[in-house]
Amino acid sequence: MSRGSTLTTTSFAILGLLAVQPWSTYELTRQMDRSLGRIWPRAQSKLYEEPKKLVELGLAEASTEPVGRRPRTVYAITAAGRRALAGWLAEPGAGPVIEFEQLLKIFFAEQGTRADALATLAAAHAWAVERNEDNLVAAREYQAGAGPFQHRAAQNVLIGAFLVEFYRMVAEWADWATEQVEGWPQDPSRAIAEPALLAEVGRRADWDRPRVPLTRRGPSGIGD
Amino acid sequence: MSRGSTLTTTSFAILGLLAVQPWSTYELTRQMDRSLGRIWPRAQSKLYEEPKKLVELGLAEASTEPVGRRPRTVYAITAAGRRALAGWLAEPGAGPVIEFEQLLKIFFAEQGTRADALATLAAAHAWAVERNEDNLVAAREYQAGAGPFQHRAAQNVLIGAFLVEFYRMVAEWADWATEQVEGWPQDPSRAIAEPALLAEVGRRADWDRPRVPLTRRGPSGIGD
DNA sequence: TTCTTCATGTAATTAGTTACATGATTGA
DNA sequence: TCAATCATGTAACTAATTACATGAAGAA
Repeated sequence: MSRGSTLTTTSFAILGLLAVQPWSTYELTRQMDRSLGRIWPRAQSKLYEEPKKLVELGLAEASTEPVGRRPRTVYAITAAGRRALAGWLAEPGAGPVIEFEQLLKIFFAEQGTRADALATLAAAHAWAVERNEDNLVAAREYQAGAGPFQHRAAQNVLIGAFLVEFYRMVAEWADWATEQVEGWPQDPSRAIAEPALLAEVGRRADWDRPRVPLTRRGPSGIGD
Repeated sequence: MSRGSTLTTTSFAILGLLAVQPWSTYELTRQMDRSLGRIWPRAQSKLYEEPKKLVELGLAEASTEPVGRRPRTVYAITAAGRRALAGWLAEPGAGPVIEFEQLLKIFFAEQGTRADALATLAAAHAWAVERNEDNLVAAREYQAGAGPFQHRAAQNVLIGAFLVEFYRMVAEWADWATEQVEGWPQDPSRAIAEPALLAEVGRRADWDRPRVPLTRRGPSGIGD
Protein backbone atom coordinates (compact mmCIF):
# COMPACT_ATOMS: atom_id res chain seq x y z
CA MET A 1 0.00 0.00 0.00
CA SER A 2 2.94 2.32 -0.16
CA ARG A 3 1.69 3.47 -3.55
CA GLY A 4 -1.27 5.01 -1.76
CA SER A 5 1.04 7.64 -0.37
CA THR A 6 1.85 8.83 -3.87
CA LEU A 7 -1.45 10.64 -4.00
CA THR A 8 -1.15 14.32 -3.27
CA THR A 9 -3.85 16.78 -2.37
CA THR A 10 -3.78 17.82 -6.01
CA SER A 11 -4.57 14.22 -6.98
CA PHE A 12 -7.59 14.25 -4.70
CA ALA A 13 -8.74 17.58 -6.05
CA ILE A 14 -8.89 16.02 -9.51
CA LEU A 15 -10.39 12.81 -8.19
CA GLY A 16 -13.08 14.83 -6.45
CA LEU A 17 -13.99 16.56 -9.69
CA LEU A 18 -14.17 13.20 -11.45
CA ALA A 19 -16.54 12.02 -8.73
CA VAL A 20 -18.98 14.70 -9.80
CA GLN A 21 -18.92 13.72 -13.45
CA PRO A 22 -16.49 12.62 -16.19
CA TRP A 23 -14.43 15.41 -17.69
CA SER A 24 -12.03 15.90 -20.54
CA THR A 25 -8.74 17.40 -19.48
CA TYR A 26 -9.55 20.72 -21.02
CA GLU A 27 -12.80 20.88 -19.13
CA LEU A 28 -10.84 20.17 -15.96
CA THR A 29 -8.57 23.10 -16.63
CA ARG A 30 -11.59 25.35 -17.18
CA GLN A 31 -13.12 24.19 -13.95
CA MET A 32 -9.90 24.85 -12.07
CA ASP A 33 -9.72 28.31 -13.55
CA ARG A 34 -13.22 29.18 -12.57
CA SER A 35 -13.71 27.65 -9.17
CA LEU A 36 -11.34 25.17 -7.58
CA GLY A 37 -8.31 27.20 -8.51
CA ARG A 38 -9.28 29.81 -5.92
CA ILE A 39 -8.57 27.43 -3.09
CA TRP A 40 -6.15 24.99 -4.75
CA PRO A 41 -4.33 26.78 -7.56
CA ARG A 42 -2.34 24.59 -9.95
CA ALA A 43 -0.81 25.03 -13.38
CA GLN A 44 -2.63 23.70 -16.41
CA SER A 45 -0.02 21.14 -17.31
CA LYS A 46 -0.43 19.56 -13.90
CA LEU A 47 -4.03 18.84 -14.79
CA TYR A 48 -2.90 16.90 -17.84
CA GLU A 49 -0.50 14.87 -15.76
CA GLU A 50 -2.44 13.95 -12.64
CA PRO A 51 -5.30 12.02 -14.25
CA LYS A 52 -2.75 9.67 -15.81
CA LYS A 53 -1.51 8.83 -12.35
CA LEU A 54 -5.06 8.18 -11.21
CA VAL A 55 -5.55 5.78 -14.11
CA GLU A 56 -2.30 3.97 -13.26
CA LEU A 57 -3.55 3.46 -9.74
CA GLY A 58 -6.91 2.22 -10.93
CA LEU A 59 -8.79 5.17 -9.44
CA ALA A 60 -9.95 6.52 -12.78
CA GLU A 61 -10.51 5.29 -16.32
CA ALA A 62 -9.57 7.05 -19.51
CA SER A 63 -11.49 6.82 -22.74
CA THR A 64 -10.53 8.50 -25.96
CA GLU A 65 -12.88 9.88 -28.50
CA PRO A 66 -11.87 11.57 -31.74
CA VAL A 67 -12.30 15.28 -32.38
CA GLY A 68 -11.56 15.58 -36.06
CA ARG A 69 -8.25 13.81 -36.55
CA ARG A 70 -7.03 14.28 -33.01
CA PRO A 71 -8.03 12.31 -29.94
CA ARG A 72 -9.53 13.72 -26.78
CA THR A 73 -9.19 11.91 -23.45
CA VAL A 74 -12.13 11.82 -21.06
CA TYR A 75 -11.61 10.60 -17.52
CA ALA A 76 -14.13 8.93 -15.21
CA ILE A 77 -13.81 7.81 -11.61
CA THR A 78 -13.88 4.10 -10.70
CA ALA A 79 -15.38 2.41 -7.65
CA ALA A 80 -11.90 2.18 -6.14
CA GLY A 81 -11.55 5.89 -6.82
CA ARG A 82 -14.70 6.65 -4.86
CA ARG A 83 -13.42 4.59 -1.95
CA ALA A 84 -10.07 6.40 -1.97
CA LEU A 85 -11.85 9.74 -2.07
CA ALA A 86 -14.10 8.82 0.85
CA GLY A 87 -11.04 7.77 2.82
CA TRP A 88 -9.39 11.09 2.16
CA LEU A 89 -12.51 13.02 3.17
CA ALA A 90 -12.51 11.21 6.51
CA GLU A 91 -9.15 12.75 7.42
CA PRO A 92 -9.29 16.25 8.87
CA GLY A 93 -6.80 17.78 6.43
CA ALA A 94 -4.50 20.78 6.61
CA GLY A 95 -5.41 24.34 7.49
CA PRO A 96 -5.01 27.22 5.06
CA VAL A 97 -1.59 28.16 3.75
CA ILE A 98 -1.09 31.73 2.65
CA GLU A 99 1.58 33.16 0.40
CA PHE A 100 1.30 36.91 0.28
CA GLU A 101 4.05 38.69 -1.60
CA GLN A 102 2.59 42.15 -1.13
CA LEU A 103 2.50 41.66 2.62
CA LEU A 104 6.15 40.64 2.46
CA LYS A 105 6.87 43.99 0.85
CA ILE A 106 5.03 45.77 3.62
CA PHE A 107 7.07 43.81 6.11
CA PHE A 108 10.23 45.28 4.56
CA ALA A 109 8.70 48.68 3.91
CA GLU A 110 11.49 50.56 5.67
CA GLN A 111 13.89 49.51 2.90
CA GLY A 112 11.82 51.35 0.31
CA THR A 113 9.84 54.54 0.08
CA ARG A 114 6.51 55.44 1.64
CA ALA A 115 5.13 55.72 -1.89
CA ASP A 116 6.18 52.11 -2.55
CA ALA A 117 4.24 50.92 0.46
CA LEU A 118 1.15 52.90 -0.50
CA ALA A 119 1.28 51.53 -4.05
CA THR A 120 1.59 48.01 -2.73
CA LEU A 121 -1.41 48.48 -0.49
CA ALA A 122 -3.42 49.97 -3.33
CA ALA A 123 -2.55 46.93 -5.43
CA ALA A 124 -3.70 44.64 -2.63
CA HIS A 125 -7.00 46.48 -2.42
CA ALA A 126 -7.47 46.33 -6.16
CA TRP A 127 -6.73 42.62 -6.09
CA ALA A 128 -9.47 42.03 -3.53
CA VAL A 129 -12.01 44.07 -5.49
CA GLU A 130 -11.21 42.24 -8.70
CA ARG A 131 -11.37 38.80 -7.17
CA ASN A 132 -14.64 39.68 -5.53
CA GLU A 133 -16.04 40.75 -8.87
CA ASP A 134 -14.94 37.48 -10.45
CA ASN A 135 -16.58 35.68 -7.61
CA LEU A 136 -19.83 37.55 -8.19
CA VAL A 137 -19.74 36.80 -11.89
CA ALA A 138 -19.25 33.11 -11.17
CA ALA A 139 -22.04 33.15 -8.59
CA ARG A 140 -24.38 34.84 -11.00
CA GLU A 141 -23.61 32.38 -13.78
CA TYR A 142 -24.20 29.69 -11.26
CA GLN A 143 -27.53 31.08 -10.17
CA ALA A 144 -28.49 31.45 -13.79
CA GLY A 145 -28.18 27.70 -14.12
CA ALA A 146 -24.83 27.39 -15.84
CA GLY A 147 -22.31 24.80 -14.77
CA PRO A 148 -22.89 21.21 -13.86
CA PHE A 149 -23.10 21.84 -10.15
CA GLN A 150 -26.69 22.81 -9.55
CA HIS A 151 -27.14 19.94 -7.13
CA ARG A 152 -24.10 21.00 -5.20
CA ALA A 153 -25.35 24.40 -4.09
CA ALA A 154 -25.17 23.54 -0.39
CA GLN A 155 -21.42 22.92 -0.63
CA ASN A 156 -20.77 25.74 -3.05
CA VAL A 157 -22.30 28.35 -0.84
CA LEU A 158 -19.90 27.40 1.96
CA ILE A 159 -16.93 27.89 -0.35
CA GLY A 160 -18.37 31.09 -1.76
CA ALA A 161 -18.93 32.49 1.70
CA PHE A 162 -15.33 31.82 2.64
CA LEU A 163 -14.03 33.61 -0.42
CA VAL A 164 -16.38 36.54 0.05
CA GLU A 165 -15.22 37.01 3.62
CA PHE A 166 -11.59 36.65 2.66
CA TYR A 167 -11.72 39.23 -0.11
CA ARG A 168 -13.63 41.61 2.11
CA MET A 169 -11.09 41.12 4.89
CA VAL A 170 -8.16 41.81 2.59
CA ALA A 171 -9.79 44.98 1.29
CA GLU A 172 -10.63 46.27 4.75
CA TRP A 173 -7.17 45.51 5.99
CA ALA A 174 -5.63 47.31 3.01
CA ASP A 175 -7.79 50.35 3.69
CA TRP A 176 -6.82 50.41 7.32
CA ALA A 177 -3.13 49.84 6.57
CA THR A 178 -3.21 52.64 4.00
CA GLU A 179 -4.44 55.04 6.66
CA GLN A 180 -1.61 53.97 8.92
CA VAL A 181 1.05 54.37 6.25
CA GLU A 182 -0.34 57.77 5.27
CA GLY A 183 0.50 58.81 8.80
CA TRP A 184 4.14 57.76 8.36
CA PRO A 185 6.95 60.22 7.65
CA GLN A 186 8.43 60.29 4.14
CA ASP A 187 11.23 58.00 5.26
CA PRO A 188 9.44 54.84 6.40
CA SER A 189 12.44 53.69 8.44
CA ARG A 190 11.54 56.50 10.84
CA ALA A 191 7.97 55.33 11.26
CA ILE A 192 6.93 54.53 14.79
CA ALA A 193 3.98 52.51 16.03
CA GLU A 194 1.78 54.21 18.57
CA PRO A 195 1.16 52.10 21.68
CA ALA A 196 -2.58 52.67 21.26
CA LEU A 197 -2.38 50.97 17.88
CA LEU A 198 -0.58 47.95 19.26
CA ALA A 199 -3.15 47.75 22.02
CA GLU A 200 -6.01 47.88 19.54
CA VAL A 201 -4.59 45.05 17.45
CA GLY A 202 -4.01 43.11 20.65
CA ARG A 203 -7.64 43.50 21.59
CA ARG A 204 -8.77 42.30 18.17
CA ALA A 205 -6.68 39.19 18.71
CA ASP A 206 -8.55 38.41 21.88
CA TRP A 207 -11.50 36.59 20.30
CA ASP A 208 -10.32 33.12 21.18
CA ARG A 209 -9.42 33.63 24.83
CA PRO A 210 -11.68 31.90 27.33
CA ARG A 211 -13.93 34.57 28.75
CA VAL A 212 -13.05 34.06 32.40
CA PRO A 213 -13.66 37.10 34.58
CA LEU A 214 -10.25 38.52 35.35
CA THR A 215 -9.37 39.48 38.88
CA ARG A 216 -8.81 43.17 38.81
CA ARG A 217 -5.46 44.14 40.10
CA GLY A 218 -5.71 47.87 39.74
CA PRO A 219 -5.45 50.25 36.83
CA SER A 220 -2.42 48.63 35.23
CA GLY A 221 -1.95 48.48 31.49
CA ILE A 222 -1.19 45.91 28.87
CA GLY A 223 1.36 43.22 29.50
CA ASP A 224 0.68 43.25 33.19
CA MET B 1 20.90 41.22 -16.91
CA SER B 2 19.09 37.99 -17.58
CA ARG B 3 20.55 36.68 -14.33
CA GLY B 4 18.42 39.22 -12.51
CA SER B 5 15.37 37.19 -13.37
CA THR B 6 16.74 34.28 -11.40
CA LEU B 7 15.70 35.97 -8.17
CA THR B 8 12.46 34.64 -6.79
CA THR B 9 10.23 36.11 -4.13
CA THR B 10 11.89 33.70 -1.73
CA SER B 11 15.25 35.25 -2.62
CA PHE B 12 13.90 38.68 -1.78
CA ALA B 13 12.41 37.45 1.46
CA ILE B 14 15.90 36.37 2.52
CA LEU B 15 17.48 39.50 1.14
CA GLY B 16 15.01 41.58 3.11
CA LEU B 17 15.95 39.85 6.32
CA LEU B 18 19.62 40.42 5.56
CA ALA B 19 18.84 44.11 5.09
CA VAL B 20 17.73 44.25 8.72
CA GLN B 21 20.92 42.68 10.06
CA PRO B 22 23.39 39.89 9.29
CA TRP B 23 22.20 36.41 10.18
CA SER B 24 23.57 32.93 10.35
CA THR B 25 21.54 30.44 8.38
CA TYR B 26 20.14 28.85 11.48
CA GLU B 27 18.96 32.21 12.76
CA LEU B 28 17.27 32.72 9.41
CA THR B 29 15.39 29.46 9.79
CA ARG B 30 14.29 30.48 13.30
CA GLN B 31 13.08 33.80 12.03
CA MET B 32 11.14 32.12 9.24
CA ASP B 33 9.54 29.77 11.72
CA ARG B 34 8.48 32.54 14.03
CA SER B 35 7.37 35.34 11.76
CA LEU B 36 7.99 35.43 8.02
CA GLY B 37 6.89 31.85 7.57
CA ARG B 38 3.30 32.87 8.26
CA ILE B 39 3.13 34.82 5.04
CA TRP B 40 5.88 33.16 2.99
CA PRO B 41 6.32 29.58 4.19
CA ARG B 42 9.41 27.74 2.92
CA ALA B 43 11.28 24.62 3.95
CA GLN B 44 14.41 24.94 6.06
CA SER B 45 16.74 23.58 3.44
CA LYS B 46 15.67 26.34 1.08
CA LEU B 47 17.04 28.84 3.57
CA TYR B 48 20.44 27.20 3.38
CA GLU B 49 20.39 27.35 -0.39
CA GLU B 50 19.08 30.80 -1.23
CA PRO B 51 21.79 32.87 0.50
CA LYS B 52 24.40 31.13 -1.64
CA LYS B 53 22.63 32.36 -4.71
CA LEU B 54 22.58 35.88 -3.29
CA VAL B 55 26.34 35.70 -2.72
CA GLU B 56 26.91 34.48 -6.29
CA LEU B 57 25.00 37.47 -7.57
CA GLY B 58 26.94 39.85 -5.36
CA LEU B 59 23.89 40.82 -3.33
CA ALA B 60 25.19 39.35 -0.10
CA GLU B 61 28.51 38.40 1.47
CA ALA B 62 29.28 35.29 3.46
CA SER B 63 31.72 35.13 6.31
CA THR B 64 32.60 32.02 8.26
CA GLU B 65 33.42 31.90 11.91
CA PRO B 66 34.28 28.76 13.83
CA VAL B 67 31.96 27.25 16.42
CA GLY B 68 34.14 24.66 18.07
CA ARG B 69 35.56 22.63 15.23
CA ARG B 70 32.81 23.38 12.78
CA PRO B 71 32.29 26.54 10.74
CA ARG B 72 29.20 28.71 10.81
CA THR B 73 28.32 30.94 7.89
CA VAL B 74 26.97 34.41 8.51
CA TYR B 75 25.46 36.40 5.66
CA ALA B 76 25.31 40.17 5.25
CA ILE B 77 23.71 42.29 2.56
CA THR B 78 25.84 44.35 0.16
CA ALA B 79 25.16 47.77 -1.33
CA ALA B 80 24.09 46.07 -4.56
CA GLY B 81 21.77 43.93 -2.48
CA ARG B 82 20.11 46.99 -1.00
CA ARG B 83 19.61 48.44 -4.45
CA ALA B 84 18.06 45.20 -5.71
CA LEU B 85 15.77 45.09 -2.71
CA ALA B 86 14.66 48.68 -3.20
CA GLY B 87 13.90 47.89 -6.84
CA TRP B 88 11.77 44.94 -5.83
CA LEU B 89 9.89 47.01 -3.26
CA ALA B 90 8.98 49.52 -5.96
CA GLU B 91 7.00 46.89 -7.87
CA PRO B 92 3.45 46.30 -6.65
CA GLY B 93 3.78 42.53 -6.23
CA ALA B 94 1.30 39.70 -6.27
CA GLY B 95 -1.86 39.35 -4.22
CA PRO B 96 -2.41 36.60 -1.69
CA VAL B 97 -2.46 32.99 -2.81
CA ILE B 98 -4.41 30.56 -0.67
CA GLU B 99 -4.14 26.79 -0.54
CA PHE B 100 -6.82 25.39 1.72
CA GLU B 101 -7.06 21.63 1.81
CA GLN B 102 -9.85 21.54 4.38
CA LEU B 103 -11.98 23.79 2.22
CA LEU B 104 -11.36 21.43 -0.69
CA LYS B 105 -12.82 18.65 1.45
CA ILE B 106 -15.87 20.76 2.19
CA PHE B 107 -16.21 21.36 -1.52
CA PHE B 108 -16.46 17.60 -2.05
CA ALA B 109 -18.47 17.00 1.12
CA GLU B 110 -21.23 15.10 -0.66
CA GLN B 111 -18.75 12.30 -1.40
CA GLY B 112 -18.25 11.68 2.32
CA THR B 113 -20.32 11.72 5.46
CA ARG B 114 -21.82 14.61 7.35
CA ALA B 115 -19.56 13.65 10.28
CA ASP B 116 -16.52 14.02 8.00
CA ALA B 117 -17.52 17.54 7.10
CA LEU B 118 -18.14 18.51 10.71
CA ALA B 119 -14.76 17.08 11.75
CA THR B 120 -13.05 19.00 8.99
CA LEU B 121 -14.70 22.24 10.08
CA ALA B 122 -13.76 21.58 13.70
CA ALA B 123 -10.17 21.08 12.58
CA ALA B 124 -10.28 24.36 10.67
CA HIS B 125 -11.56 26.18 13.74
CA ALA B 126 -8.90 24.59 15.94
CA TRP B 127 -6.26 25.60 13.44
CA ALA B 128 -7.34 29.24 13.62
CA VAL B 129 -7.37 29.24 17.41
CA GLU B 130 -3.93 27.70 17.59
CA ARG B 131 -2.39 30.05 15.07
CA ASN B 132 -3.91 32.99 16.86
CA GLU B 133 -2.38 31.80 20.13
CA ASP B 134 1.02 31.51 18.47
CA ASN B 135 0.56 34.97 17.14
CA LEU B 136 -0.22 36.30 20.60
CA VAL B 137 2.80 34.58 22.07
CA ALA B 138 5.01 36.11 19.41
CA ALA B 139 3.46 39.53 19.96
CA ARG B 140 3.99 39.30 23.70
CA GLU B 141 7.62 38.25 23.30
CA TYR B 142 7.98 41.13 20.97
CA GLN B 143 6.45 43.63 23.38
CA ALA B 144 8.68 42.25 26.11
CA GLY B 145 11.63 43.41 24.06
CA ALA B 146 12.80 40.13 22.56
CA GLY B 147 13.82 39.89 18.95
CA PRO B 148 15.90 42.30 16.92
CA PHE B 149 12.94 44.14 15.48
CA GLN B 150 12.09 46.73 18.09
CA HIS B 151 12.61 49.51 15.60
CA ARG B 152 10.33 47.86 13.10
CA ALA B 153 7.16 47.97 15.18
CA ALA B 154 5.31 50.14 12.65
CA GLN B 155 5.67 47.47 9.94
CA ASN B 156 5.16 44.56 12.27
CA VAL B 157 1.86 45.80 13.53
CA LEU B 158 0.53 45.90 9.96
CA ILE B 159 1.50 42.27 9.44
CA GLY B 160 0.18 41.26 12.84
CA ALA B 161 -3.13 42.94 12.15
CA PHE B 162 -3.52 41.06 8.89
CA LEU B 163 -2.88 37.72 10.57
CA VAL B 164 -5.21 38.50 13.45
CA GLU B 165 -8.01 39.36 11.07
CA PHE B 166 -7.35 36.30 8.94
CA TYR B 167 -7.39 33.87 11.85
CA ARG B 168 -10.51 35.49 13.22
CA MET B 169 -12.19 35.29 9.84
CA VAL B 170 -11.37 31.60 9.43
CA ALA B 171 -12.72 30.82 12.89
CA GLU B 172 -15.93 32.76 12.32
CA TRP B 173 -16.44 31.15 8.95
CA ALA B 174 -15.88 27.69 10.44
CA ASP B 175 -18.45 28.40 13.17
CA TRP B 176 -20.99 29.58 10.65
CA ALA B 177 -20.32 26.68 8.27
CA THR B 178 -20.67 24.24 11.15
CA GLU B 179 -24.14 25.58 11.86
CA GLN B 180 -25.05 25.12 8.23
CA VAL B 181 -23.74 21.56 8.05
CA GLU B 182 -25.50 20.68 11.28
CA GLY B 183 -28.69 21.50 9.44
CA TRP B 184 -27.86 19.02 6.67
CA PRO B 185 -29.40 15.54 6.48
CA GLN B 186 -27.21 12.55 7.37
CA ASP B 187 -26.45 12.00 3.71
CA PRO B 188 -24.75 15.23 2.60
CA SER B 189 -25.46 14.56 -1.05
CA ARG B 190 -29.10 15.35 -0.22
CA ALA B 191 -28.25 18.71 1.34
CA ILE B 192 -29.95 21.68 -0.23
CA ALA B 193 -29.09 25.35 0.01
CA GLU B 194 -31.90 27.65 1.05
CA PRO B 195 -32.38 30.62 -1.26
CA ALA B 196 -32.27 32.94 1.75
CA LEU B 197 -28.76 31.68 2.47
CA LEU B 198 -27.58 32.33 -1.07
CA ALA B 199 -29.08 35.78 -0.88
CA GLU B 200 -27.33 36.53 2.40
CA VAL B 201 -23.93 35.54 1.04
CA GLY B 202 -24.67 37.60 -2.05
CA ARG B 203 -25.33 40.64 0.10
CA ARG B 204 -22.08 40.13 2.00
CA ALA B 205 -20.28 40.15 -1.35
CA ASP B 206 -21.70 43.55 -2.14
CA TRP B 207 -19.09 45.63 -0.36
CA ASP B 208 -17.16 46.64 -3.45
CA ARG B 209 -20.00 47.69 -5.73
CA PRO B 210 -20.17 51.38 -6.52
CA ARG B 211 -22.94 52.77 -4.39
CA VAL B 212 -24.95 54.27 -7.22
CA PRO B 213 -28.64 54.64 -6.49
CA LEU B 214 -30.38 51.97 -8.52
CA THR B 215 -33.42 52.80 -10.54
CA ARG B 216 -36.20 50.86 -8.98
CA ARG B 217 -37.91 48.60 -11.41
CA GLY B 218 -40.42 47.05 -9.09
CA PRO B 219 -40.24 44.38 -6.44
CA SER B 220 -38.04 42.03 -8.40
CA GLY B 221 -35.52 39.78 -6.74
CA ILE B 222 -31.87 38.92 -7.13
CA GLY B 223 -30.36 38.50 -10.54
CA ASP B 224 -32.77 40.99 -12.02
C1' DT C 1 -8.98 31.78 -46.90
C1' DT C 2 -6.67 33.48 -43.38
C1' DC C 3 -6.64 34.90 -38.66
C1' DT C 4 -7.87 34.20 -34.05
C1' DT C 5 -9.28 31.69 -30.35
C1' DC C 6 -10.38 27.19 -28.53
C1' DA C 7 -8.51 22.81 -27.43
C1' DT C 8 -4.92 19.15 -26.47
C1' DG C 9 -1.09 17.99 -25.15
C1' DT C 10 4.62 17.37 -24.23
C1' DA C 11 9.32 18.79 -22.80
C1' DA C 12 12.57 21.23 -20.23
C1' DT C 13 13.47 23.43 -16.21
C1' DT C 14 13.15 24.94 -11.47
C1' DA C 15 11.45 25.44 -6.97
C1' DG C 16 10.67 23.15 -3.02
C1' DT C 17 10.40 19.19 0.25
C1' DT C 18 11.83 15.06 2.81
C1' DA C 19 15.26 12.56 4.59
C1' DC C 20 19.58 12.09 6.24
C1' DA C 21 24.08 13.05 8.70
C1' DT C 22 26.66 14.86 12.29
C1' DG C 23 29.02 18.27 15.49
C1' DA C 24 28.16 21.34 19.69
C1' DT C 25 26.03 22.35 24.07
C1' DT C 26 23.56 21.73 28.16
C1' DG C 27 21.59 19.67 31.97
C1' DA C 28 20.46 15.45 34.65
C1' DT D 1 29.02 10.74 30.98
C1' DC D 2 25.04 10.14 28.61
C1' DA D 3 20.88 11.77 26.49
C1' DA D 4 18.47 15.34 24.56
C1' DT D 5 18.30 19.24 22.06
C1' DC D 6 20.45 22.93 19.47
C1' DA D 7 22.87 23.97 15.33
C1' DT D 8 24.71 23.31 10.49
C1' DG D 9 24.45 21.61 6.65
C1' DT D 10 23.94 18.10 2.04
C1' DA D 11 21.68 14.84 -1.16
C1' DA D 12 17.99 12.73 -3.39
C1' DC D 13 13.68 13.27 -4.96
C1' DT D 14 9.24 15.20 -6.53
C1' DA D 15 5.84 18.54 -7.41
C1' DA D 16 4.94 22.26 -10.10
C1' DT D 17 5.73 25.88 -13.54
C1' DT D 18 7.03 27.92 -18.00
C1' DA D 19 7.53 27.44 -22.59
C1' DC D 20 6.60 25.27 -26.62
C1' DA D 21 3.96 22.91 -30.45
C1' DT D 22 0.05 22.15 -33.11
C1' DG D 23 -4.71 20.69 -34.65
C1' DA D 24 -9.80 22.25 -34.85
C1' DA D 25 -13.49 25.59 -35.30
C1' DG D 26 -15.50 29.78 -36.13
C1' DA D 27 -15.39 34.66 -37.60
C1' DA D 28 -14.08 38.32 -40.82
